Amino acid sequence: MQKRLLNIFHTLLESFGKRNWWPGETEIEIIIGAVLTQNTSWKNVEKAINNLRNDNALNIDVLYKMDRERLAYLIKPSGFYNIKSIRLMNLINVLYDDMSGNIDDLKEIDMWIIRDKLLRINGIGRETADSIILYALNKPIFVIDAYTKRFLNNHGIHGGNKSYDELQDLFMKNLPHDTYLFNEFHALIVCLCQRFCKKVPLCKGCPLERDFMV
DNA sequence: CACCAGGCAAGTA
DNA sequence: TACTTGCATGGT
Repeated sequence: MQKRLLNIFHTLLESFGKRNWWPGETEIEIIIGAVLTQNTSWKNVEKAINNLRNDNALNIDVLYKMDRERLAYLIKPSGFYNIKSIRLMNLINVLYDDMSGNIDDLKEIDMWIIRDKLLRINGIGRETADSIILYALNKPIFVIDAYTKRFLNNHGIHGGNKSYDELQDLFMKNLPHDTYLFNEFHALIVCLCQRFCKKVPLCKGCPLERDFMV
């Protein structure tokens, strides 16, 4: 399994090149994007983030003081804006009150401790927490999402009824814990699914064609 | 028109 | 534990 996963990774990297994830310049921008992209296409999330940027609101101190209604208005293009404004506020409040809004302090803490802390926040589930840890804090945790499940299922790597944590274990027990590897691998899986793994297991031109014969 | 998009929480059985 | 529903805009 270790070899197979690494083979897949290298094949995808050669086919698609580096993905340069996460799209976002600052840590807080990545964190906000992780919440806004819940069940939402990234294109709509970009519009919402641009609204925040134009309002000079990609900043924990500014967001902390902002009215929830104002935040909801700004993130409207990303959909679910009422519930997402609450979720963002819950997250910002924890970041601000618990650690003075200093992301660098957060990076000093063990990632599993951070994960538990994030998961206790109403509105932050496993995928969102792990995306924040990997892409904003640059710590080696593997993100599982709908694409990853489809990819694993299409390639017969898992049975189909596994939990999030079990699928995460599959990657983390069979790959070196390397932030760059986990970052790039997940981004490449998303890229693969968006281009080839729609519904049928194998589409024309899929770079993993040979993987099926193993 | 229908359906999907880088989820999550709350409710039900 | 496993399944359903609400949340809601924008693209195809």
